[in-house]
Amino acid sequence: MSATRDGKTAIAPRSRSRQKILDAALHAFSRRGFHETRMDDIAALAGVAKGTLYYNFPSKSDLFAALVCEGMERFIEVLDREIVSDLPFPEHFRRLVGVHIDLLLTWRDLFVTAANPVAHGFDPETVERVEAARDRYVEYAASAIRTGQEAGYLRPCDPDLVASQVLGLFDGILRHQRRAATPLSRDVLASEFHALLTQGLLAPRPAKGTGTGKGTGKGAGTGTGTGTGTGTEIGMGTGTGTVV
Amino acid sequence: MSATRDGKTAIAPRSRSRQKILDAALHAFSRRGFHETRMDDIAALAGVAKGTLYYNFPSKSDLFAALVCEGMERFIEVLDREIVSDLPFPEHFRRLVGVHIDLLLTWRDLFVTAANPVAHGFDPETVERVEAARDRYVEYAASAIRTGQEAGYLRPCDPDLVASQVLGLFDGILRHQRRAATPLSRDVLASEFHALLTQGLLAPRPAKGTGTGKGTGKGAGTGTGTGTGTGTEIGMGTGTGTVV
Amino acid sequence: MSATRDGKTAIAPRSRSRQKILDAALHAFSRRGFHETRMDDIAALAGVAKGTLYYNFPSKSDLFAALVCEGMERFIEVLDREIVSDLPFPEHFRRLVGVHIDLLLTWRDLFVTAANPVAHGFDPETVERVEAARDRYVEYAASAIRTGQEAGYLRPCDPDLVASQVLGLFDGILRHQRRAATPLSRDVLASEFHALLTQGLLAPRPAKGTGTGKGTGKGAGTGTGTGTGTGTEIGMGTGTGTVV
Amino acid sequence: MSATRDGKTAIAPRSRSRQKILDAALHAFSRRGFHETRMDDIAALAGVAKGTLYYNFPSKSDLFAALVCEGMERFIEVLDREIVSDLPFPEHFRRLVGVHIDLLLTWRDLFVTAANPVAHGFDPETVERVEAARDRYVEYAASAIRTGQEAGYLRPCDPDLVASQVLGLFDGILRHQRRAATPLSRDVLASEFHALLTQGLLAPRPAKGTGTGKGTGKGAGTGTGTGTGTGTEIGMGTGTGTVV
DNA sequence: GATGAATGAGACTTCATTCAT
DNA sequence: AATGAATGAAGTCTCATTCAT
Repeated sequence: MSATRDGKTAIAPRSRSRQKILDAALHAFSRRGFHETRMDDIAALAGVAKGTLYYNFPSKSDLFAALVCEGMERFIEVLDREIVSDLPFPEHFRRLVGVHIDLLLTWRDLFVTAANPVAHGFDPETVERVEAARDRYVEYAASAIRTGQEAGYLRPCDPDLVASQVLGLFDGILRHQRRAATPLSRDVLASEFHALLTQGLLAPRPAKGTGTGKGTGKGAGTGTGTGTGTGTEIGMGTGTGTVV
Repeated sequence: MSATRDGKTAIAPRSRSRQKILDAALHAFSRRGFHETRMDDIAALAGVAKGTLYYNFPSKSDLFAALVCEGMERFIEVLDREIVSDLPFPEHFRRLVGVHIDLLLTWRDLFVTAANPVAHGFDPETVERVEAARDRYVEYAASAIRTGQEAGYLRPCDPDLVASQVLGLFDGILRHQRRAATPLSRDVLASEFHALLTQGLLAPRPAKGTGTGKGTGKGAGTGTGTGTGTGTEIGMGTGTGTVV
Repeated sequence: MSATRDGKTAIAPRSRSRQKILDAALHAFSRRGFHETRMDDIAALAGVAKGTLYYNFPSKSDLFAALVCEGMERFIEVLDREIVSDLPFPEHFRRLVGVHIDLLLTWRDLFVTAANPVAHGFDPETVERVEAARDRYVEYAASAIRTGQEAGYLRPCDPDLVASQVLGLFDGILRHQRRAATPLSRDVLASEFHALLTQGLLAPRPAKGTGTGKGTGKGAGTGTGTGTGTGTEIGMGTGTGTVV
Repeated sequence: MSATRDGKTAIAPRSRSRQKILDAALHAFSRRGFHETRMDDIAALAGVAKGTLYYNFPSKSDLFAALVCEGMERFIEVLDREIVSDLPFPEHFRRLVGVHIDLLLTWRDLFVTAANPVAHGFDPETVERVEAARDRYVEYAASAIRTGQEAGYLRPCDPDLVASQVLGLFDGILRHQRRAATPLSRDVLASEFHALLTQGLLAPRPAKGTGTGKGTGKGAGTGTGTGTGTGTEIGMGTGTGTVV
């Protein structure tokens, strides 16, 4: 950010090292985890001496936390940019899901890295910083859910819980890609994710119908009508139309 | 294995220690994570000498892996027992969700402990063993999903992906309980979880219709059936606007 | 040693275990050395429980020392038996060499095991016991050398040094057998050993003489006798040129 | 590697530590053996922190192996320098023996340390490295023996076996010095060693002589004439009267 | 006479961090 | 701004030894 004699804002050499280190750290942490990654590994990967790590970051934990926080920052920035649209809600929602999958696949290292910090054996301060970064997303998502609810697009639910669950879904998706014999394509992931969020898992009601009388029965009869009866019949306890 | 005077087979002394250690280890690992937990801590907690740990388990990693594997084993056993019912599907599914939430809360330590082994920085072998334990659940769940699909209760989807996602949802739920100012009750968790799996997130189409005066039932009927084609026809952009 | 009802001296069961342990220990120690051999290894090899080792020997060091001492005891007993002969000295000496090679090959494990105890990192007491066992052989050999000198068969030399050197030669021979691509046969070993002890390494002086026409005999005769003064007058630099 | 103002290449600081460690390790290992020597001891003796040991050597075994290998390297270098002479063979041989004794006494720690690695209980890899170092000497010596044979100075024998035996003789000599009530002087050791290698152990033929006429008889008569009869009568087969 | 689960002192080793250059 | 040799606290693991059975 320092001004040079030619008037341009030069990327400070410090920043060079700093960025090289962050990149190397992300790569290393996401592959081997925090504890299995050595400062030597990161230094070697970044092509700098070990001392340079400490010149740029006060400690390994700080490097990790900085990585996650800055990463999440940028993640949300991109999300903010991508999210703007004046499509009608259904298209908008579908697009939103697609953007998430794209970002998820792009930043998978970050998500892998930031997942489940409690269990990593960090010092409490670092745990808190990393959790706070995840919280940023959760809050961001919860807020979007609230907006969607207010606009009548989303059904009533606990926005914070659902946002946490969505984060969990991300982990689940990445896990599947990691473990599956044949990872799924971006498009399949997006459509599966979309389907889960819009319909849940149940099949539309079979033709022979458990339904009452006409209305609903008919809708289901055509093999569709996702929205309609679903919640009603199998709802958690009350089994009435007011699902949540 | 020695017979006691009352004719029962005595629990070998070894088993005593072994179980005490596993209990202590679960407690310790789930609270402080693998790396922050010292073998001394576990020994002290189990009330045995440090050497006894190594008499029963070859290494810290092995203890951890044994813990997760045996835990998952028992988790699935319980699941197997609880899952049997001759309720009609909707009730059965509801019960299943409830059983999962109960088990999840009961075994939360195990889930926290086993989540995301890569990120914990285990050695590759241990990562594999822990992942394999999680795979057991994924396979179990995927198989259940397939059965549900064949019976026509569940819509078409990629069972393995969905099973992984469900595992992610568990993590998300536990995370919420950990982070939220006010953790939710078991019943609320269960009903939220159930709702998500059965309805997704969208609000049922508002009564006032999406435009045509003809009413919900019909609207759904003509709604081109999200459920039906999910796995096949839907590219991210191909879906029709009316779906959501 | 306990008398049984049939009047025979039964080999006490204790001795059974004891001997099995000693055999196993010799095998193990000679192959892996003292420190790399675990009490578990010995117990497994002997087919007894670990506690049985301690029932028979107070400690690992004691087991080792007992092994070496009893082994050397028996070695010398055999030597004593084999050594008696009324052959003329040259044949006797040749036979002696052969017997040594045979015993060496038979008891190689013992020699490997007992070699160089200082460097093994024993407690001083054990070092002393093992060294004392080797000393037994050195003294035995030195005494034989003295007898040979008194009888005029062996040249003057420091019997103790030479006996130590002979022990070293044993080590050297075993080392060669261990390392060489093609170990030598017992007979070649014996004849090489014999040649070294009787002739040293030098080639017989070539027939064409050392120069003077007067003949070899005289040259040797005037040669101031290496043999004679060896132990006494010879500083390294004082020897006259003609000796070798 | 940095150039200093006087134009010499400065000794890298690393080398300083490294050499200090090697010196300390030689001292410690040779006195207490490998297993009884603690890394702490070496660090303290070298005046560096324990971590510095591991900064310079990957493990205790490696430090040991490096010590032996580099030591043997230097040993042979010195031998190479010292060995050059244009003396006639007899003097040359005598000098060679003397140089060996000197080096042996100078480097006794190294020899004690490297002796019989099997018996020390090293891991197989380290055993191999140490044995390989000893092999270096054996090969060196065997090659010298071959040259001596080709030049007609040394009698036929198996050069590799003899070289191994010579190494064994070194061990024997050092052992004697360690155990004897009164260690022998350097000169006595040298002359005894020389005598063994040139004459073997047998006394020159007694006066009543197998000898021919005057010459030899006379020589032997004066208590000298080493060479004469020795080989003939007891030689393994080939020996002629003129031993050397 | 024999067992083997349990012990615990102490070893080797790791690796984040420092600091003189 | 960068380096890399040096550090040392702290952890995992080993293994001879014990003792109740």
